[in-house]
Amino acid sequence: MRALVDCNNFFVSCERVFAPQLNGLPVVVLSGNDGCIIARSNEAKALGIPMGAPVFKWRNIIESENIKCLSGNHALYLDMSRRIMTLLSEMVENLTVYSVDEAFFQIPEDYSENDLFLIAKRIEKCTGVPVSIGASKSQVLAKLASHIAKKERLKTTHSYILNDKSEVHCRLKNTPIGDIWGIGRKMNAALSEININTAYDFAMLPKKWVKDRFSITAERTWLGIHGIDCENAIPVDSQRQSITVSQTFSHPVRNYVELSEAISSFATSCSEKLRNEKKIATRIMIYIAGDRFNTSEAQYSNSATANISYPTSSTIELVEYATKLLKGIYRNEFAYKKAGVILTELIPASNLQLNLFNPTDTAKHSKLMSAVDKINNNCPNILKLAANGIDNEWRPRCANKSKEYTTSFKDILTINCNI
DNA sequence: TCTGGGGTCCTAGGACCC
DNA sequence: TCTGGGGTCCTAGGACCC
Repeated sequence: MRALVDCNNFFVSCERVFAPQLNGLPVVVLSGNDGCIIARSNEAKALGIPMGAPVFKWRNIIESENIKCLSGNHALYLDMSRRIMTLLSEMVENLTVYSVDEAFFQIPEDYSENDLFLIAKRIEKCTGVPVSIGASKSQVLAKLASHIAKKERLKTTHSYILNDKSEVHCRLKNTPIGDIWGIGRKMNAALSEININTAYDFAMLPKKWVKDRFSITAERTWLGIHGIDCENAIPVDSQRQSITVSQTFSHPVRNYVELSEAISSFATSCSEKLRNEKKIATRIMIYIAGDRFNTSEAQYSNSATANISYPTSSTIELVEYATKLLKGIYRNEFAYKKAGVILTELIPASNLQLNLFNPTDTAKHSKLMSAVDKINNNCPNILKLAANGIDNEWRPRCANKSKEYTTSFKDILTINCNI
C-alpha cells in the first residue's frame, strides 16, 4: 500500500519548535515582502483566514484577533525538512520526497493505523514537528486519507488507512471533487458546470471521456481515485530539471542599473545552486515584469532565452549572459515589479565536453568559483560581483523573521544551565 | 498604499524536413 | 487553376502542485 506523510501546518510548526510560546496562539507565516499568507496554524485557520490571502485584505482581523505574523524563514524550513526526511528514510521502504513537507512510502498490506502512529510519534519526538499519515491503494487516495487523518485523528492515531471498499465509496461521496489531488480551479469549474460535484461523481464518469475532455493527466487522477497507481505520477528521478530565482521587488524599479543588479544577483544565486548540485546549464532564460495589479499605468513584461554555447556553472559567465539578455528586452519607459532568472537543460558537470574553441579558461573559472563558494559558505555573500550592486533596495521586505537556529552559527541556541 | 516563489507535465501550433 | 501527408523538433502558455 501507498502511504503519505504530511507535516501539519509545516512552516508554523517549524517556528513553534524554537518558539514554544507560540503554541496555542493564532500564527501565520508570510511570503516575500510580507505580502501573502502562506502557512496558518489551526487557530488561524479557525478564524477563517484562507491560504494565499494578501495580508492587507486581512489586516483588521489580524489586529483584532492578535494573530502573530512571521516572515518566511525558508533556510530553517528546508533544514527541518531534511531532518524529517532523513529520519523517515531510516524507518520506511521506498521513500519518495514529494515536497518540503510531504513524502510517499510503501507499507505492507497488514500495517495498522497504530503502526503508522508509531512513525508519526517518532518524527514528532525527534524533530518537534507533528505529522499526519494516510495510506491507501494509490497516491491519490493516500493523499485523501492523510487529509482525513489531519481532520479526524489529530488527537488519536494521527493516521488513517482507507482500504475497505464501502468506506472508500462513502468517503468519495463526501469529498468535493475540487479537494482531490490533481483537480485544480479550472477543472473544478468545468466539472461543476456538468453537475459533477463529488469525487464519487467524477469516478463514475467514463475513463475515455475524462481523457478526451481534459487530458492524460486527468485520466491519471481518475485512475488514482479508482485505486490504480500510474507510473510517472511522481518522477522517480527526483533530480530537478530547472533552477529558478525570482523576486517581487519591494518597490517599482524604474532604472536600468537597479534592474540589472537584481538580474545579476538572481543569476548569481542560480549559479550557486547549480554548482551545489554539481551541474552545468545549457540554457538561460530571464524575464522582467510590470505590476500585474496596477491597472492605472501601462505595464510591460517580456522574457528572453539564450542557448549557452559552452555549458557552464560559472557565476561570471552566467551573469554575463543574463545581463546581455536584459539589454535586449529592457524598455526605459516602464516600471518593473518582478524579475527572474531560470536555468534549464541541466547536465552533470562531469559531462562537460572540453572544447577547443571555448574562449573561456574553464579550469581557471572553476577553481575561482570553488574558492568563492568556500569563502561564502563560511560568511554568506561576503564575496560577490560588483554587478550585483551594494544597496539592493529592491530586495523584499521581511519585517519579522525568526533566526536561522539550525543553519547559522551566529543564531545557534544557548542553554542556560543555572539550575 | 499593500497581492510569493519554485517546481512539474502536457498541449497546440509553428517551422522545417522529405 | 489545381497545392499532400507524415514526421520531428522547438516553444509558449496553460494547468496543476506545494
